Order: sequence, then C-alpha cells, then structure tokens
Amino acid sequence: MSSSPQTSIQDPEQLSQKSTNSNSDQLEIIQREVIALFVNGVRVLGLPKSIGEIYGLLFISPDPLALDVIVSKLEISKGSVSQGLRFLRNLGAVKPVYVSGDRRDHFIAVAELKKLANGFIRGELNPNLESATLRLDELKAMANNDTSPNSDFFKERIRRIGNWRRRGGMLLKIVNRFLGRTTRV
Amino acid sequence: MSSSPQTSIQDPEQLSQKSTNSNSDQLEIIQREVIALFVNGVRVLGLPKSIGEIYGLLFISPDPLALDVIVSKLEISKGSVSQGLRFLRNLGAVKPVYVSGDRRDHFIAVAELKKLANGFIRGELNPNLESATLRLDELKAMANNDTSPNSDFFKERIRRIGNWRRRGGMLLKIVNRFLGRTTRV
DNA sequence: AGGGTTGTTCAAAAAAAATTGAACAAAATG
DNA sequence: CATTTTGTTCAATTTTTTTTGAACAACCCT
Repeated sequence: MSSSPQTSIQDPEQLSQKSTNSNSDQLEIIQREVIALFVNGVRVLGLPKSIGEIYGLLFISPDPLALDVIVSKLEISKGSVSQGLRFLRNLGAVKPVYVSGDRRDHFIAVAELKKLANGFIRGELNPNLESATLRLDELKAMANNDTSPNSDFFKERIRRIGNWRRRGGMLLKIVNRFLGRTTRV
Repeated sequence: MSSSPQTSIQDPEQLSQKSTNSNSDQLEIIQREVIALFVNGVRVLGLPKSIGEIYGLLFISPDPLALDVIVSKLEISKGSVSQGLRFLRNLGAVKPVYVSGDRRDHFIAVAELKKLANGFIRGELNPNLESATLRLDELKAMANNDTSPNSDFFKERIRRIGNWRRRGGMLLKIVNRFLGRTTRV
C-alpha cells in the first residue's frame, strides 16, 4: 500500500464542530485490517461483531483508549461500546488502566493467550458445562424410573453423554495446562 | 417374490392416515429431554436449534429414521430437516444406513466423540484457521511496508497473532490425540 | 449547589440468522 | 408414460440477536 500520511482528508464532515470523526480518530489501514481479523475471529466463538471490533481496536492501539474515543474511532454507538467493554472486562480480555490527568476510564487489551482462553472457558464454557451436568443428572434419574421397552437403550445413551461431558472437562484442563496453568477448571 | 414389508425393523407407522402426528411419532419424555440437552449443546458450538434437534433425535432413537419421520416427530419443516441432515452428514455426525424394503434414506447418529470432534474441527474450525492464516500473511507484508511511527508496535502485535494461531493449531492436534487419533489436522 | 462530563441502561429499530413451504427435480412404481 | 414418492432448493417469512440512541444516574470540579 502507498504510505499516505495521516493528514489525508477523505471526510468533508470533519470540518463541522461536533464531527463524529476528528482527525486523530482516523484508523490506519493496518489497524482496520487487524480489527477485521478479530471480527472474524470472535464470530467463531459466537460473539457479536462489536466485541471483535472493540477488542481488536484495543489490541492494535499503542495507548489505552477511553470509551468515547473507541466510539468515534469505530463509529459505533456509545451503548454498544459500553456493553462490549463490560463483557470484555468480565471475560478478562480487557482491563482498565489509570491515565494521569484524565477523568475517563481507559482500557487496554489483555494480550496473553492463556488469560484470554481461561476467561472464555470460565465465562462462556463452564456455565454451560455445569447446567448440562445438572440436566444430565435429572435424566439419569428419569431413565432409571423408565419402564419402556427402550429403557436400556436410553440408559446406554445417557451414560454415553456423561462420558462426553467427563472427557470435555478433561480436555479443558489439558488446554489450560498447555497454555500455561493459571486457572482451575 | 414380493418383497414383503414384514421384515421391517420398526413398528408400522402408516396405520393411521397422513396426520402430522400419528401415534408412533409421539416422543417419550426422556427423548424430549435428551433432545433439549442437545439443542443447548449445539448452541455453544454456534449451530442452530434444528441441528441440535435432528442430531438429538437420531441419537436417542433406537432405529434409523427417514427424513419424513424426523419431520413429523420434531414437527419442523421438511426444508429444515433436509438442510440439517446435509449439514450433519457433511460433518460426519450422522450417516445414512440401508433399511431393507424401504425406498427412503434412513439415518443414524454417529455417537463417537472423536468422530464428532474431528468432523467439527475439519468442517467448522479449520476453514476459519486457514482463512485467518492467509489474511495474516497479508498483514505481515503490510506491516513491513509501513512507515508510520507505530510500525514497530504493529509488527509486534501481528507477530503475536501469528503465535496464537500456531498454538491454536497445536491445540487442535492435542485434542485429536486425546480423543483418539483418527484424523489429521 | 449548579453545570459539565462520563458512563449505564433499556426500549425500540435494524440487522442477521433460521425456518418455512411451495415449486421443482429425480427416481421408482405400476 | 403418467403417477406417486422422496428429497432439494431458495425466496419469503419469522425469530433471534445486535445495535442504536435518548434518558438518566453518578461523579467531578469549581
């Protein structure tokens, strides 16, 4: 790509006072591309685009960013950014840092794979595993009271699901160990 | 000789008229519960409800089922079942079996965790990993041509994403090995 | 206290994804 | 070869999810 300086003006709206897009909000092409990569990445995890945009922007920004800066750089709504940051903070994918002389909260991306994975496992995967465990126990009880001719087949199948769950849990532990042991499953 | 239907494994379904819900389409409570469990399960994987219903039904059915039987048992549209079965077949989560004396295709659930996981990795995860790899290479090139003051920072970050990808690939291999080595990543 | 800034919440709008169903194709049947 | 049976396709519809934006709460600073 041609190395065009940041000063190039593409957006005439920039001149008006309350413009959504001041000069310093311009993203570099590389930044845009990295963000696009993250947007795709989070889709695999079943997360919305805005989450990928926010994390991606923070990941590829040299300095901590405040909420309203994220809003104007990404040109998405304040509500989305607020919710997205909360989600990412809960996952431990983003953390607030103090910036002297500025009242606003500033955020940086947590960029250690093991922390990201652990956060995702804890926040998204484990809750599901646990609720499945509960349901499964009810199912076992049901199957034991069952008198249909298929009862034995049902029991075998339910046992098998239990096996899957057990192996799933082990797998999470293995993943943890592989990425550097930080969290317990 | 007349190929008599007496050899059929399952009970006669067509005693009553074409009701959407003949007697034998009734699901047992246990079956409903297992299906609900799978519907929840596939949501974690980012797959639609109907996929979970179809796989769940086959998983908890003692005999192979034909498309229109699935339709009437689950009370969802023929289109959904057709698409769902194709998807599951592509993933290797379901396979057709021959049922003598019946023209229709019949399906059973593939119930080995390692096969399911491998199918999912091959069909859903790997394509994404590969397209990310491509994009990432473009990004590396871009970063090398970059002259902005942040260029070094960008390079470091892009290198880091490359690291993640590498470790992700290794992890898939580990998962494979853990579940019993059947497929190559 | 008053005025400005920062950030959250949530109902409504928009966008995205899944499902339906009717038209169609292919193959078997008679 | 006309009819029935089986299964696919895809435009239209429905459902679900995401995003927006305006109201508001909380805080900060004189």
